[in-house]
Amino acid sequence: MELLDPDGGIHRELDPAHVASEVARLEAEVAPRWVWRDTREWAPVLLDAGVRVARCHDLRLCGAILASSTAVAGARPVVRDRPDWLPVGPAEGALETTVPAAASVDHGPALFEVEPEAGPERAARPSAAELVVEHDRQVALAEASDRPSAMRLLLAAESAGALIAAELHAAGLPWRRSVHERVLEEALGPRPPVGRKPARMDELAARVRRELEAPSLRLDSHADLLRALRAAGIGVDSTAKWELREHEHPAVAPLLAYKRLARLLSANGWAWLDEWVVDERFRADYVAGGTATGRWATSGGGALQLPKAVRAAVVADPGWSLVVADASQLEPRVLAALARDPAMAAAGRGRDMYRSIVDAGVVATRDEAKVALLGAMYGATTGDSGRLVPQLGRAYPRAMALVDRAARDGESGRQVTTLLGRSSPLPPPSWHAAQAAASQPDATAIDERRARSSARDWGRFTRNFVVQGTAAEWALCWLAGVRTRLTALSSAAGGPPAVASGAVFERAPHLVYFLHDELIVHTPSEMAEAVADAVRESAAEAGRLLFGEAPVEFPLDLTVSESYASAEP
DNA sequence: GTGTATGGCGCG
DNA sequence: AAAGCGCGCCATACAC
Repeated sequence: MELLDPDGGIHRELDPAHVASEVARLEAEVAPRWVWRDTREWAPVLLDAGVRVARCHDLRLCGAILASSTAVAGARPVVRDRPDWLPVGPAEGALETTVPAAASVDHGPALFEVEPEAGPERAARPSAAELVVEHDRQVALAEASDRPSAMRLLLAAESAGALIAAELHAAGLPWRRSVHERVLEEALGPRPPVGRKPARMDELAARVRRELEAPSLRLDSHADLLRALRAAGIGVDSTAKWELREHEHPAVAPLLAYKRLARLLSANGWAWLDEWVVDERFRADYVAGGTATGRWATSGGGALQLPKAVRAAVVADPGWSLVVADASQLEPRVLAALARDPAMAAAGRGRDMYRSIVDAGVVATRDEAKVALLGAMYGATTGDSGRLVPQLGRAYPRAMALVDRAARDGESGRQVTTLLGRSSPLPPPSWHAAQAAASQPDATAIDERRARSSARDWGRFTRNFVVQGTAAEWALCWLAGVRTRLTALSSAAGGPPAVASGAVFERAPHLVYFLHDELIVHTPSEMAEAVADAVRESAAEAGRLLFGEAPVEFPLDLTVSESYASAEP
């Protein structure tokens, strides 16, 4: 079914409240899948009006995946006709693909198209007819891909992610300002007047100056600090803390303490609290599909880098609880399942994969197992990790072959692709230039070394891409599953209807945080156990969706508590 | 003044 | 011990 207005599908003058009620009505009547250019144009408007939609197809995000995917049929470097009203997606690679001829698909879903909040930089708004054509084109590409069911799943998950990102912003993470202030005061002392450093930092700085005999040293200047350290006989090559830690000088301890406090102050101090926490909610700007691998990014607020120290401020409302869950050892489990490595999958069946690797006699300690596995996925060549990787390779040859193959592909400038079909970007022109320079007859040893080094760098990126990207797909499916189940839970409990006059999240359990392999649901306490079950069921379902009945498990560490901090392991 | 590069560090 | 992936943000330094 399609919903178009009499002027050809453009609700140019429509009152936002009217749009919302139309959408709400259709949600209730036909549960459509909304097709729009960009979820960021519509989801915030609808959420403001208290309306949630169940499903959508985000043409921008899906178009970006399809444009660069090697899994799309006829992927050849030829020009394709992608409409210019479709902004380039975040992960769009340089590879162009052909559109299958005679694309004929039954597109089924509803289409709704309204005037976007036109930013000055935004391309001309598409007509409804153009949206239909583009949607057909994308569906046709997905159907013609190597594994249509996988690509359909990826596009659905990516679109669901876009909706969830908007909802996370609308809901906000419950944030207890008083708790955060207490954390700051305990660490830094009372809030200083503007332009002054906190007392605790001043004291530490004075001690560092005294110990270094540098009375006018500014600790915030790396160059000055490095000079002063070296003048005091501390043989460091940088001011980094892991280097400082190696030295036994009375200035080191106060300096490290100063740096820790400086970081807390600048990243999550009082200014951050004033800017980002409003009405006891932290509203981050999530960027779904914001990284090459498909992980999300954020812009502003640093929501993906919340230091452990301030997580104590994440506290459920009275009568509510937080369900905090993370997928333990997600990436190694994904590698085992992806490679269909039977020995590694056996290790991935238990709760502690690293322990199982030790029990299988591959390495001696749990810590070695962890370091070796991370080294295999990241491409470590030196140190403890590099030394242990070969042992891992002998025990798990298929898994090792998968990541080694991905690395070789990247080193040769080829794309690699995740399980569901997201492909890595091609290396930039500067990379190709470096490779070309090294193959010239007059190439210098430096040219060759640079080319080899950048080839290896890119190989490490593609090596990790297949694992991190597939793990991101698992996480998106998990997240989408949780969202669907929470909706079902709240309707079963007589929760809010689609329209709840701006209070979509007031009475129902809802997602409030997502961090790569971790999520938080804020829920009325009496529903917490049901929510926990929904979260666990969704994880199991994500495993089945990606890997079928593969013999790898994806166990969660899950806690029901009042505060994020008390949910930490 | 605005923009970019770099070091450093927080998270997964 | 500080390599080996993906990010964002802050402060400083330096360009224009």
